[in-house]
Order: sequence, then structure tokens, then C-alpha cells
Amino acid sequence: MSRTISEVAAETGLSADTLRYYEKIRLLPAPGRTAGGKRLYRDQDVARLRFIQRAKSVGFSLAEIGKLLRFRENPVKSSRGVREIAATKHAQVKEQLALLHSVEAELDLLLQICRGDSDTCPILTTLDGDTTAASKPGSR
Amino acid sequence: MSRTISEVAAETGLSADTLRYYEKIRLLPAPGRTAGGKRLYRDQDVARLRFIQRAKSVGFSLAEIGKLLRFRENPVKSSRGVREIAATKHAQVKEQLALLHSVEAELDLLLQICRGDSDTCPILTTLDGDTTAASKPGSR
DNA sequence: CTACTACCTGAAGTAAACTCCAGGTCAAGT
DNA sequence: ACTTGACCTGGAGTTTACTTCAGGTAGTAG
Repeated sequence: MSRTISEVAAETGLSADTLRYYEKIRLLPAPGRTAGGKRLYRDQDVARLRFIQRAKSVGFSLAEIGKLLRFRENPVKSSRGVREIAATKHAQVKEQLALLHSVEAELDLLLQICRGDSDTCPILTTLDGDTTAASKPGSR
Repeated sequence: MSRTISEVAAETGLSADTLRYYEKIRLLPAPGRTAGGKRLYRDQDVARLRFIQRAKSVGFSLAEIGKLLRFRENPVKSSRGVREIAATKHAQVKEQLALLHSVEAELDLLLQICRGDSDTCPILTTLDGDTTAASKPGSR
């Protein structure tokens, strides 16, 4: 049921310092304590941390994650405003996805064409417009 | 052909300070100068900046972008090593895409179910309570 | 010549998200 | 009783990506 900070750290891959930091900035609710003052985390805290990690890996800032979490916690209370936030976020995610897709395509292309066996990699020179690489004299 | 720093700033939406900063950290090659010492940027610099902006918006750090640029500039010289970098990057982008998709799906679901008209939003409580939707141990 | 603006430089400051540190406490083991 | 190890706190330090600042120059306008 309840775990110590180091157990949660091991479980999530976050450091104990980070957990305390998240608590400080209110991303995590203050957990219960033992008689001696040690933090005791519960399943829902860990679930919350997993959510945070996922959101973070996707590029949300901690501030944004805070909003998402509050959203998650107040289902109906602020439905309208909350829906707006979610919609905005949703739009951002979609945009991000589109950008990522284009970057993926570009890397894909680069990898396909520039296999390291031929003598020249036309796409790269094309990409850069013209001669950036070989010709510059005085720079670095 | 050549533009001043403020022109490039206007064109790219970056600040002149940022352009000088990019030069300092060698993301941009040192541009030519007027007799009086002012920077003169060329088309290829702007193209490079656009590349940087795209890569940045997708979540690459400036350090990573530096690598991508060097990659782009040395087509064959270091084909092998370079291919590795690109492949790694490619894998990362794919992973990022997968994560983003899952977040998008989650937000989608949230938006669909929690329309702000009903009294309760079951998915939210589910998400937070205990049975985290897709919680799998060892997923990091 | 003076004013003004755009530009220059090196250096210091900022925000986000940690990370590390010093000094202190608590419960358990020997 | 003493030591050890995990934990506590408040605060300083780190990295990234800029931004701001202070003081100075180049070229143009009046």
C-alpha cells in the first residue's frame, strides 16, 4: 500500500529529490507521514507520477502538467473552462504530431538516400541550398 | 542577397540577440561583415535558421540540432558515424511520436466523454482513482 | 558638428527543472 | 550507548536557451 520515497523513486525512475521537488511545486499532493516524519506514498501517487512522466516525455512543461492534473481531478466542477484547456492542449498536441511527422519523414529520407556507401549524398547538399560545407575558408 | 541582422530577425521571428547567440554557440557560421563590422546574412543562413526552428519546435535541443546540421553539412565525409546519429535520432522521433499519439488519444477521450453537460465524467475518476487505464509495470 | 539609430561586444541575469549539499533526526542493529 | 542508513529541511548550484545590460562604434540626417 504505502511506500517510502526511495521505493517510489526506484519504481518510477525519478530521484527522491525530484519527488520532493514535485511536492514543493505542488505537482504531487503532500503525502502522509510516518510518526517520524517520513513520507509515505500511495498507489494513486505513483499513478500520478506515471501520468506526469508520460506528459513530460511528450513535451509538456511541469506547469502545463499541473493544469492537466487539475483538470483530471476536477471532472465536472469546472467543465467548461476545463474543456477549453483540454481542447487547446489537444490542438497543440496535434500540431506537434504534424511537426514530428515531417521531421520523421525527413530523417527517413536522409537515411534512405545517404546509406554511406555511395560517394555523394545529393539530398544533403540539396537541403542546404548550396555550398556550406567544403568551401568556407576563414571560419572555424 | 545579404540582409542585416534585424532583417533576418524580422524574417525568422527570432531576435537579433538570439541570432548572435546562435553564432556564439556555433549553430550558425559567422556571417560576413560590412566594412563597419555589421553582420551580413545570406540566403543559406536563413535556410539554416528555418531548419533550426523546425527542429526546435519538434523538441530537439540546440546541441542536437548542432549535430543534425553538421550531419547535413558533411554528407559523405563521415557517412558511417553520421548514419548512426541519424538512426538514433530517427528512433527517438518514432518513440516520441508513439507517446504523443497516446497522449492525443487520451485527450481525445477526455474531450469526448467530459463534454461538460453530464453530471459526472467517469473516465477522469477512473484515471485518477486506482485503475490507471493502461498501467503496466516496467514500462520505462 | 551633433543627434540618432542600428549595430557591436562581453558579461550578467532569467526561467525551468532539476540536483547537490550541509547539517539534523529517527529507528534499527550490535 | 553508539553507529549506520534512510530520511528530513532550506538553500545553493547546474544546464539550457535565451534576454538584458552597459558602454562603445558606424553611418546617415540635419
